Amino acid sequence: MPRRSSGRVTLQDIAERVGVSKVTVSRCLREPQRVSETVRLRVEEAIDVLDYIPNRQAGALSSGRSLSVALLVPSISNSVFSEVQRGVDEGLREAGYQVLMGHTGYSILEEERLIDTFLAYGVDGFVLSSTRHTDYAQRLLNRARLPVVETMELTDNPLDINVGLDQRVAGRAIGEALIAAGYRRIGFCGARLDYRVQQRLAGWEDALKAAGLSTQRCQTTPRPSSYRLGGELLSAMLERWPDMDAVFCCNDDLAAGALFECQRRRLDVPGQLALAGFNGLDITDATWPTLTTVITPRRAIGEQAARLIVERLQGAPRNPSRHDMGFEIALRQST
Amino acid sequence: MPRRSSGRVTLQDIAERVGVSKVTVSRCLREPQRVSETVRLRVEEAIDVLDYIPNRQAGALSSGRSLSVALLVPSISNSVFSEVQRGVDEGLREAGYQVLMGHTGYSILEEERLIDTFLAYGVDGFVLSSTRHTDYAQRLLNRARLPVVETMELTDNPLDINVGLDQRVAGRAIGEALIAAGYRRIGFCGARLDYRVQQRLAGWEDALKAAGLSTQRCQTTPRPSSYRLGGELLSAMLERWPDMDAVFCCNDDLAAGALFECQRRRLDVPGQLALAGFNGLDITDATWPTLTTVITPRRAIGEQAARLIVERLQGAPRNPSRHDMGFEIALRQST
DNA sequence: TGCCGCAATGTTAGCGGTAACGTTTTCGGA
DNA sequence: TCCGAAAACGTTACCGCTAACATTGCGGCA
Repeated sequence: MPRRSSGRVTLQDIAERVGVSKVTVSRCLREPQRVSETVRLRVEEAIDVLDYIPNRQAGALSSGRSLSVALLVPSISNSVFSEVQRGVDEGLREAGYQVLMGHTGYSILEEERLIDTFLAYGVDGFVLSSTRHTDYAQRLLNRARLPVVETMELTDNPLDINVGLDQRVAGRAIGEALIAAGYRRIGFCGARLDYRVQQRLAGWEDALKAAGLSTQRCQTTPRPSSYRLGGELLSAMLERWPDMDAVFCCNDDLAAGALFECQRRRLDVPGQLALAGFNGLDITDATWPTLTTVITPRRAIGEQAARLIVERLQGAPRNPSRHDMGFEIALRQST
Repeated sequence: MPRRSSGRVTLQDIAERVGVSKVTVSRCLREPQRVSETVRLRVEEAIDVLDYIPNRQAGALSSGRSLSVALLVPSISNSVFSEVQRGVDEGLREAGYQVLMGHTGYSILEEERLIDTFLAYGVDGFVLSSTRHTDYAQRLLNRARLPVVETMELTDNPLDINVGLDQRVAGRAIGEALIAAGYRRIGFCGARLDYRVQQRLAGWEDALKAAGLSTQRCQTTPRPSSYRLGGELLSAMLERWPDMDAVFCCNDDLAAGALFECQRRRLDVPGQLALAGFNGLDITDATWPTLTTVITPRRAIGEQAARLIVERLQGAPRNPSRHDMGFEIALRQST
């Protein structure tokens, strides 16, 4: 019994209308210069009239290339990653690839699940937002032999390509900047202690220890970061360490929340307490006072990731590499 | 000449290892209860050992269903839509569908391009973030006969399913709330005048006109919304209309930016100027003073959209419908 | 014993494209 | 005029999976 066709317009329909074989129609789309102009024009007209939309699934199945790349980010509501995504998206789209996005909710198990899913969709490559994965995920990625970019942080053992910045060095740099500004009783507050936050914390400790300062003023929680949490953490810290003169918040959300809490308490920033954040989100440059922060090159990371993965997709050989995109300290009114 | 196989493990490999036909293996995955337990266990073991990952493209091509749904949002950096996405994602994943996300950059032309792209990917349905589309996009959607949910705003002529809230009524409600609170010289500031913002503006005018108040204090710009822009718009308004006693900002970003500008100018909020936003983002409940806003049920919209589209995917007949999800005015410290 | 019905599995024929190779047409130059 | 190569187009055989139908085997019952 013949299978009922989907009803969609196919290459065959175009071919019949024009009076050529479907291979010729296919060529018109993929290598138009190899088809005579007369035929090409008639095919284009037919495509237009019939509203033909190529079936990518069929194409991918046949050619083994789906022209799509998976981008996995921890969270979509966190604007840190939306800049990365923009860079990736733009770079890949230019090269003719479609980005398929997934979010892991900061869970490597969920990442594993998504890698599995997107492999089933036949993506041609992966852009990941971390260097830490489950063993099974690593095995899947290695077996698939696809280009993989791990972004955001740096690692000594990249799966393939690694583009990011040294979170620990950045944490240390902001710590040193606070010390240089004259602060001595510097606290750290962190939420959702993922690997990157832990690195920043380690960097902060490096800086304080190197200066002979105490690293005890450290308040952390596994809860997800938010403005309100920034206020809560700050309150807790002020209670435990009333003498604290500066706080490095592990990200800008917490820093902004802490700032709002200071305003609520009529605590002068930076007069009574200095605040610093991390990432350089828009809000840090909009509040009053503006917030000192570490500006991370998220857009550039995304663009670079796209560039490198496109190279690989176009045939460049696998060659593990690490790209340090650096960072920038923005000293603003809050310190 | 035989085509080189992709090297991936296929159903056939599993079948050979177990000693059954590949259809049986396929059935193990899709309708396990129709396969004997002995065979099923052996198949599952083989799948495990060989790290088999089904090829969804092939499955979709053969069955005509891809088990994926496209979700188009205007912007991924705007957290307004990330809540919607979360709702959609959760609901659809539960039902076994994968969400493919795209962002239109607030452009209906880009939306059209994405609809085309995702049709080529064979998605089984669409969730859109607007009720306004290009003619061609509408034609594509109608011809494809797929379930479509238009979200965020309401329309009298839904393409299929419509889930949202009445932006104009919400704009009017916040205007009325400001009037009820005693304000009389109320301004409006808006950025990126998309359809929804225009509706909110119209609602604001409705309220003011109904109360016999002037609607002249209206500052708008097509530029994209941001915290900084909120400050700039407020500055411009204060210059033009120094007597203004309240401002309804078309969204929370602008409202927060305006608040920061007030702090910079040492303008007391709400003493000298009242501020109201729109959407109910986290930040409105974190600033000092907290911001009055219209809380929109974005998560619920996403969940409802998912529920309805799943119904349709599972066979419910096409039946244009409109679902008003309402809104809530949150009167906070800024008014 | 023979027949029926159902559960378990197999066979066949695609889905809509594309790689690889084959055939025909065109055309310039010896 | 004829040859040969390149341009233009066609044929075939899949990619990996599934719908629809076909077959097999077994237990139960008259």
